[in-house]
Amino acid sequence: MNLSELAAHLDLSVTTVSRVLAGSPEKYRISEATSKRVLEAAEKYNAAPNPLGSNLRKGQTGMIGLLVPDITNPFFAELAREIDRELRKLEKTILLFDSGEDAGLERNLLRDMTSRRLDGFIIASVGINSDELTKAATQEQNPVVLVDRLIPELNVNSVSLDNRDSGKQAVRHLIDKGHRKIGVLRGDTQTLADRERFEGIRNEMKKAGLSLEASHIAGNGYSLEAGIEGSQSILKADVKPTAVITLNGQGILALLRVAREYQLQIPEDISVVAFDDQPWSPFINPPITTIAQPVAEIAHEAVELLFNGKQKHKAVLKAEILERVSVIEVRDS
Amino acid sequence: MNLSELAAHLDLSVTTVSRVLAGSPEKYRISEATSKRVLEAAEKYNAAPNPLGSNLRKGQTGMIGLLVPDITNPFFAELAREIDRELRKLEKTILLFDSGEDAGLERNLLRDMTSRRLDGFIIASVGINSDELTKAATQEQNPVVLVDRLIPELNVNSVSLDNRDSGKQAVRHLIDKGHRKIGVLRGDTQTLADRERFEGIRNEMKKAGLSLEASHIAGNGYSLEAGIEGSQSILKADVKPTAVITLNGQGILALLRVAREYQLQIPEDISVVAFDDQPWSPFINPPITTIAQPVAEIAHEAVELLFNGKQKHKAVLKAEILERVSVIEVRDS
DNA sequence: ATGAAAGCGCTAACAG
DNA sequence: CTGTTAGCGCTTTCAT
Repeated sequence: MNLSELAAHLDLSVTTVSRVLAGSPEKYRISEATSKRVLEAAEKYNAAPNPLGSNLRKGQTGMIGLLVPDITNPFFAELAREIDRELRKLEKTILLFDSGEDAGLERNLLRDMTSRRLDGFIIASVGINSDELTKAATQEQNPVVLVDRLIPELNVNSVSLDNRDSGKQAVRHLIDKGHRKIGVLRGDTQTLADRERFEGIRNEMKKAGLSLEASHIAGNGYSLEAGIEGSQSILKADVKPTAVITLNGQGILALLRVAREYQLQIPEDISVVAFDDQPWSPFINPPITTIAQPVAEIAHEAVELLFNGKQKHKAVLKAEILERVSVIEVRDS
Repeated sequence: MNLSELAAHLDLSVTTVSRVLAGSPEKYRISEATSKRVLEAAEKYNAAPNPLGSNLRKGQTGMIGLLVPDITNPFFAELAREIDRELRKLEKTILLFDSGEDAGLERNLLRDMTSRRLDGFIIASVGINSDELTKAATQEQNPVVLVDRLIPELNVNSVSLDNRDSGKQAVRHLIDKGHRKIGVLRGDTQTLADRERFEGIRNEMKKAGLSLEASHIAGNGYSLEAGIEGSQSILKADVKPTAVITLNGQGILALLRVAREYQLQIPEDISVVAFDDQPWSPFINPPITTIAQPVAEIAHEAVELLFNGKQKHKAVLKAEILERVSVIEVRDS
């Protein structure tokens, strides 16, 4: 039952009913008596304001659009959950868009998403710029926050990881354990995150007087196939690295499979540090040392920025290394 | 820019503009000329119908509510992605609600979800009935499909796994490999899915003249802690089973950890069949034999049922066993 | 303390 | 082939 029907039943105006149900009866000095009458009748007839009406009237929807490259990627699933929790506090809900790491689909979704009148957008793009993305990000209409996969040219509010530092943490750990020949399995090299992580690694190695062999660098793309190919090329290099850093979630899976195929034991034959902690990282054999993103914090910052945001604020958070047993100490290599 | 502004610019009626932009100009015999004029101007001024208006007018939103117990669970993440794909074809979008396996939160979300005027609901509840769930499921207002976690008392459209059969498949495989002492790590025993899987297992064992030792059955709840406790009690039974079936996603993680703790090798010391195939199942060491749900099919059926649904149809799909190397052949046990 | 009226932006029925 | 009119259900302004 809608408000006007309820109002008719009670012989009141829609206005009054609306005011009571909006939860601000005293603001309009509605009498205790009517207020109570309305509330009880609403309960009895299961009546509530139809949000379609108020959405139109208020020009708000109580929804924000969340675009992710792959909800199946635990990082984004967790991000979605945390954002959802933050939004609940504001009585808002997530409208979900999953591009499946497909830049073409992403453009369509972006168009669809921006055409609905949502209260804001949180965008983790595939990481490659497009007209649609630029448009979505720079229109003043709705607040936008870019997350995780940033675009250098797009100067808008964003939350991301200090990727350089996290790359540094990964190598630092390996160097401390005596590794000198370190391989890197990259993800999509077009992506800022990947490039920054890689740079962080390279710089730190250089500082330590080490060099990154060309044959120890591989991988291009987020797909599993790309990861497998990359892992193979690294693990069959003439001079094998003693440790490998994988720069994205699929990477570690691929490396695990190829290591098995080549009968290489982790960590005895090859040490591993993997980017993005996953729910299973601590449980498998051996438990994997990972670089974990502060997902809850990212979600919190994103929502915060979206609604209370200063202009052009770029939050940059630190990753944390979770030491488990996939890295072994090594002497003279 | 909205339609009436655009109409004013073009000196046309909103109606005409609306008809052109709705994509059915010939249906109303709009002239080529005006049609073109409208389209071009719309492009130029970046004008499009405001969905808030049409939502109200049409009483439709182009959104369906998806409630899941945990978007972080790969099964539900994949389900969400597949549902999203199906919905795209219908130009609809997912409004996401994540209860975090929390029955209390679920009730709130259910209330929130049903109060918005969505085009339908796909509900994977925590698996325990509540007033809110019953109400949401039985109101004629919007189409509803229950998925995965069914409620026996709720006689509504649903899509689920043939859980009994899938339990049977799991034991059958183990029995065929010579196992006679089989353990079961259960999830939430209040849940229909868990009970059915368990029954399927027990029946098949009985048929084979085997019995299920009380000390080989454990676990209660979807949490990791519950899984660990359960795994411990099974793996330190006086007479250890030679194989264990885990009935839910967390279960295998817990079992893996405890096996490692107890220095039990998989599959040499203990064979494992795990419910719910996960992205990492084939990649870890050893690759795990799993019972996989046909997620894409579930999503397809759910959306199909939601919009073209016959009344009271309960789709039941078969699981598939994915043989990998976590089960070893065993002689006289 | 309450109500009347206007209007958010759209689409569908009816009219020509 | 196009336009006029009405109304979806709500909230807000103004009035009393």
